[in-house]
Amino acid sequence: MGVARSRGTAVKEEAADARRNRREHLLEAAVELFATKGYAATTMRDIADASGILAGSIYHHFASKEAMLDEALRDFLVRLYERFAAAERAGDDPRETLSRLVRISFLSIHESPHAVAVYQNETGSDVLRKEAFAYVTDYGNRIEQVWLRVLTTGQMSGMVRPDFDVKVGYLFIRDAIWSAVRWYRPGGQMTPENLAEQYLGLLYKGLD
Amino acid sequence: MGVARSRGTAVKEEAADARRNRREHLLEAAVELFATKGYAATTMRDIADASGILAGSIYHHFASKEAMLDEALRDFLVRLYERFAAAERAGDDPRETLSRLVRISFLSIHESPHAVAVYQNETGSDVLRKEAFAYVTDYGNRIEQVWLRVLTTGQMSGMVRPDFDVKVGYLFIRDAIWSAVRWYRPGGQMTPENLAEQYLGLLYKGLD
Amino acid sequence: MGVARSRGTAVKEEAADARRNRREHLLEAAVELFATKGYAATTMRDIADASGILAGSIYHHFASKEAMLDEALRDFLVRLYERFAAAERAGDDPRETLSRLVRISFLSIHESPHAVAVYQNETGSDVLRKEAFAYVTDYGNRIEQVWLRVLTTGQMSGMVRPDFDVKVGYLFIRDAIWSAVRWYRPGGQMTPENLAEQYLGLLYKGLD
Amino acid sequence: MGVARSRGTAVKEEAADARRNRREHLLEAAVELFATKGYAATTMRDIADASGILAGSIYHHFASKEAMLDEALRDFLVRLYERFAAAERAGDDPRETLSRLVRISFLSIHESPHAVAVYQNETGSDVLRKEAFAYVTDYGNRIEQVWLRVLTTGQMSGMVRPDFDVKVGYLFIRDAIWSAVRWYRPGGQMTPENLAEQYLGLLYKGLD
DNA sequence: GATGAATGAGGATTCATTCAT
DNA sequence: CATGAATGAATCCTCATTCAT
Repeated sequence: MGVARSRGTAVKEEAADARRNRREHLLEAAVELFATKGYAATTMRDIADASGILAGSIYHHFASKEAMLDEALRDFLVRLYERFAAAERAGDDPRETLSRLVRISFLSIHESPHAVAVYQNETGSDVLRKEAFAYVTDYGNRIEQVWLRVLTTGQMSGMVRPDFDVKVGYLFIRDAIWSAVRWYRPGGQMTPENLAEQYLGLLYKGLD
Repeated sequence: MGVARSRGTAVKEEAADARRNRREHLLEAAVELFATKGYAATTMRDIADASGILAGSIYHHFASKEAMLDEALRDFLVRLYERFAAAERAGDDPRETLSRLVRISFLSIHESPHAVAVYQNETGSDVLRKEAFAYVTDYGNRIEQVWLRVLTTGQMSGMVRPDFDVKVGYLFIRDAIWSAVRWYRPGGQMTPENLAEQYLGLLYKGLD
Repeated sequence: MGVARSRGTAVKEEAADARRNRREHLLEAAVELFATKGYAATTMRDIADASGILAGSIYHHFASKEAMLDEALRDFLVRLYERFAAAERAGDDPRETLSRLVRISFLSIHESPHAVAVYQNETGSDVLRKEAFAYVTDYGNRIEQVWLRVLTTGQMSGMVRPDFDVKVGYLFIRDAIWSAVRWYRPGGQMTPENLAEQYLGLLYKGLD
Repeated sequence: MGVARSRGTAVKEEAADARRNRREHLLEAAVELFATKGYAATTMRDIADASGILAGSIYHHFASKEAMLDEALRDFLVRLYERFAAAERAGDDPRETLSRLVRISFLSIHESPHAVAVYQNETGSDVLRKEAFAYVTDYGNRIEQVWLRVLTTGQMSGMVRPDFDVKVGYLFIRDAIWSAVRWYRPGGQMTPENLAEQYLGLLYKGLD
């Protein structure tokens, strides 16, 4: 600061930036394609074409197609879990916590629609059954535990009616929320906050 | 019973059965694999292995991999739409009709889990975008119209609260129901009727 | 003769006729397809479809696809060679003999256009290079010898100008004649006799 | 000569050459095989074997087997038609023009025997009936028109006898010339000029 | 004699990946 | 770092042929 950086350093940083950008661009292109066409149906050439380089050159930035999937999923899941854990730690009453989980979920869809779609669509596919992707199921389970704890606590404290089946109810809730990635379009009229309010309305008040 | 069939007749019927069975078995194996691994990721060899014949032999029964997908989806969609149309024609009050749609849906998941999963997972995939599969979108739209009509009528007749957003609400409902195919296991403790009641409870009463 | 044949015999003969007919029909269908689509591109199913039976059933009449080709080519070549040999034996003056060869050729095209086309098109193909088809080249050579003898004799007797290159000239003549199979349509306005006259005119008088 | 090129330049040019050569070599190998065995009977493996690479690698240079056929035929037909059109434009007397057409034809056989053979043999085959190859028939027709115009003009100007049937005569001439590709061997004793003279002799003077 | 199911050997094409330049 | 050529395994599909019924 205040001191002029040598030209060499600037050049090097620009280069580093370019490299980082290329990498990021590649990963974004890949995830978007994975989300749109499916992981297996996306070819390295698809990714390369979308990024203006040749397929072989991708291997200078990523070890394999799998590595791209891994990086995208891991980033997304880690971030999501951290937000869920923070919401739970905040320790408000269960109803408030539940609302937060819903809002976090729709916000994640808004921020990372492609990663969410890939996670949704590839669950159960051949790739994710590989040992290297065990962490995906792992994070999925941890996130599920948060939901179940909140719902159970809510039921014990009387905020949720006793005849509500927590385990099955959770699945209905989870699926309704995450499936929104299939039709929600960031930048459209709906904000993620709107969506969350709509869904919470359905959840608390029902249809009538 | 009591009347002995001639041996020749019995043999012929067995042969006809075997033929029918082989075809059906092949189709069932295919759809299950399509549902589990995805259509594109399923190879003719996978299907053949699951049926104890060689991959090339499948082509005696089906013209192509696509033809197998077509037959499975068409059967499923036609049956589903007919049930929906019948429910709507029955003309009960909207709330009762809505309940029927929910019950029909869970029953369909129970009866044809694999077809439902394929329909869910492949929507938007390359295969279904082909002209030959235009009817899939078509039936999808017709089914969507039934839901929207019932919800709208319900809202006009005061059975659904006025601040319920029909279009978005429909999507939440649809996704929650059909996504159950991912975790519902026919033959487990849950019956499709149970499931429908659980979901209708959530829908009408909300959480509390 | 004069004695009524028993019913059983008549039935047997009808059956024998049916069998012969089926065989002949199959062979005709096969040769037409070989001529039109090429031997390799013609499938047993093509032949079966054209004959109203199933592909597997052909093997009750012919040992293999190759056997069908063999029978068709052999019949044709034997007949053609016999006619050529007879024309040469007739021993007229070379010019008359040459005219006969030309007429025989166009007549053969008229009678067996498909066999001619197959012979033309498959010469040099993989099938005909097999040992089993050595006789094809053989007959081809014998037929060539007839042409060359007639032309040489004609040149020695002064009926053909001395600067005519017999070997090359023969090839031009042969090709012009047999290639007519590609555009000549039996049953059209042109008779094989017309064609022969047209070509002989070109051959003896030239263009002017 | 005398000016040393830098090593780098030389290396680059060699590389460019290698690339061009590989593609050209592949196409040449392909066309030769198409001519010899027939398009359908030629496998990508045949082509690859003849070029010392694996079958899959061909797809780096050509989009498909069909694309190879297309490139070879198009190049040949365009060049041939241009030469014919130029000969006609030259506007000499019909006899001279006719002689030129004959010489151009034998020269084309000499230069591109394989392309000529493919054009001859595949006319009427399944591949060439595809929409993508409509231009082949197109060029064929244009070339035919040139021949017919020249012959008709020649007949009107009295250089061709009045009883010569132009339409049929053209077919005899065309077939005699182009069929030569089956037996003419470039590099043998016969030059294309010889061949043209021989054929023109037969055409103008006849046999005697 | 015909049927229809099955075989097994290809054939064109695709694609993740490697590597010399 | 990027290129582009090459690999080799895998995929869908075709087809001559066999054989039990």
